[in-house]
Amino acid sequence: MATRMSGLFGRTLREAPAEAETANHQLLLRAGLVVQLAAGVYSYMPLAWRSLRKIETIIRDEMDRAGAQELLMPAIQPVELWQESGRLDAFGETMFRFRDRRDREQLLAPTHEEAVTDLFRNTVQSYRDLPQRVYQIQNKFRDEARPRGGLIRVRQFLMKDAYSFDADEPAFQDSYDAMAQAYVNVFQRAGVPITRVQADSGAIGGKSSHEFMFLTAIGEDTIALCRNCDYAANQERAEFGRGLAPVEEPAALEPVETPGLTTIDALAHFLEIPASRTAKAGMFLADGRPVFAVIRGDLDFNELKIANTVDAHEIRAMTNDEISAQGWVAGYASPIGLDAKLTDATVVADISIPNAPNLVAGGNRTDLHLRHTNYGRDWQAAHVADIGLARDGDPCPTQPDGTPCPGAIALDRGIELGHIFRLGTVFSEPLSAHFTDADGEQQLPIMGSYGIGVERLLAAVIEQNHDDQGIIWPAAVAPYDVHIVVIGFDKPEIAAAVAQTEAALEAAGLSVLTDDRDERPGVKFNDADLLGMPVRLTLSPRNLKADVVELKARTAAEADTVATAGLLARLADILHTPQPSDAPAS
RNA sequence: CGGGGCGUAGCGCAGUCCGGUAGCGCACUUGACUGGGGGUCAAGAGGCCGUCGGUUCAAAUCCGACCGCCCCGACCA
Repeated sequence: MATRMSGLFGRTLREAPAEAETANHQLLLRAGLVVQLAAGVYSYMPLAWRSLRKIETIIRDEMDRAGAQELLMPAIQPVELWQESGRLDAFGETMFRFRDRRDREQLLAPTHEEAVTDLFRNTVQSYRDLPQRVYQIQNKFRDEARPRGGLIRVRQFLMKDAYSFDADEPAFQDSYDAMAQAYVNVFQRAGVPITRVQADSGAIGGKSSHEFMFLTAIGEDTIALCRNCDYAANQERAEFGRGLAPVEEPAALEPVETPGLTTIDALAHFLEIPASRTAKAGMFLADGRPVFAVIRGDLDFNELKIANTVDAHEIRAMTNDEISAQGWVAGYASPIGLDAKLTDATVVADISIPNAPNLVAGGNRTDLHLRHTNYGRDWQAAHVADIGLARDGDPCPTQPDGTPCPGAIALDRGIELGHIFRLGTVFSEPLSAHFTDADGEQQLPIMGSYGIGVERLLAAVIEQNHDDQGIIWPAAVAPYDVHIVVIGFDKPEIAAAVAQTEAALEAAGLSVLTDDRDERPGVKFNDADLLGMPVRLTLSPRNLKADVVELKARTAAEADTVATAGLLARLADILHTPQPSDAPAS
């Protein structure tokens, strides 16, 4: 049955509520697609739900093609399960927790690695049962510190999460590649351009990951992209070239008085040297432990990289008091002599440091620096690692295939729509999920985890596909295929023609939204533009008399008339949606 | 959690500085006119001014506490 707008639950707004800033958020509210209940908690009205179900259908189709089976796991889970994996602390406050009537601690699952691994250990015993790929589309719960951006960061949301279990690395790679291809297909079919980037794997653990980013100025993630090659990474983990170090013989250490010069800029200016000839010190607390980090003066620290280097969850810069408590001097801290000061700090040097000779570093005394410090001769770090923050213009690290690239990094903003992880055995091991291999030995399955934010994808569809008038739904995810604007619905012959047209369209498999309201034509046309179905048909006495219907694709500038007889063919032409890709299923 | 902003009718806002019992536009209801890009006229309905407490003869307005929402940051599988 066609939906009649006179009875549609939900309505359009002429003005967007003040809390909406981005185009997609404003349109979601103005079109009456979503209604907010609390911070980061939304209802999806009938139009939005139809679109979300279409997105889900695409996802299911591609998941099935990638060899995954749909199931549904519990949202309520006992805390014990998460103690078993050791992830309770990693999620911390983000987890919604409660006690049941028997005083058992429960939680609302933010993700399902634990649950699926538990399922696996209860279900699979033999390598003959591998590989396994499963997925679900399910509400996730995360008590985000700051929900924001409409549907972009919410506290209850639909997620498609998939998990793979494989007997060995090559088999895992097949699963990973199948999922990656499925993701490319999903986003392409939904009408959202995506960029696949290397990502940090965060609290979920695991060895490596890729994010599927929708590049947009309103994105909350920063992406480093090479202007020349295909290199793309989240700034959190983006690598970059440090350039060629000058070739110099190490010179003798030389104190230099530097009164009041506590910044690299001031120091470099005073000494008339480039910032790259200085060493920048950074003092951090990583899971409460002191870390002394050193990087070339012209570069910035990437705190996440530092945390990963010292295997910490949380990291922050020390306060001046904390620095003093370590016996260091803020602004003049030096990596030299840290051992002698009996510090328990972990010293980490950026990869820019060992090759850079004769750097000016702090003297660990107010108003004193040291010239000609040399790594190896004057000091050593526990870790030499990439702890630099990729910035606009930095040299591209290398092309994905390993060949050198002369390009430079550009920074862009993006929204993470999907994330795929290599988990390895980080869940199968603590949860004791085993299978028996062909030799009768117990083995741990190699796992993968694959997520898509369903409403986030909806928001991205709208952000990507709209104009000043409203949404421009891609046919594949539009709530309805056709929006019929009726002029003169009170006239019996018009009402009859409408019913006839609706029936004909639906017989052809099209979904129809009919604006039968007693509104002025202008109101209806504006609402049709706002709601943004791919095709608008106008039925009016004028057109009926001429035995035509007026047809306007949402993307077209002007409407034109079509003989009634040729209508279905024309619609099929416009609504032809991208078919499931021809890529192999795995 | 730090910084900032905002809570007055379904939506957008004024009124708050300077206390006197609430208003505008859109939307909604009824009627008439109108009828192809958000119409006109007329008559209506709708508000515990976020909550609680205080000051005062009197509080949307002043004071205090709390709650909620938005933005920036921290955080973010």
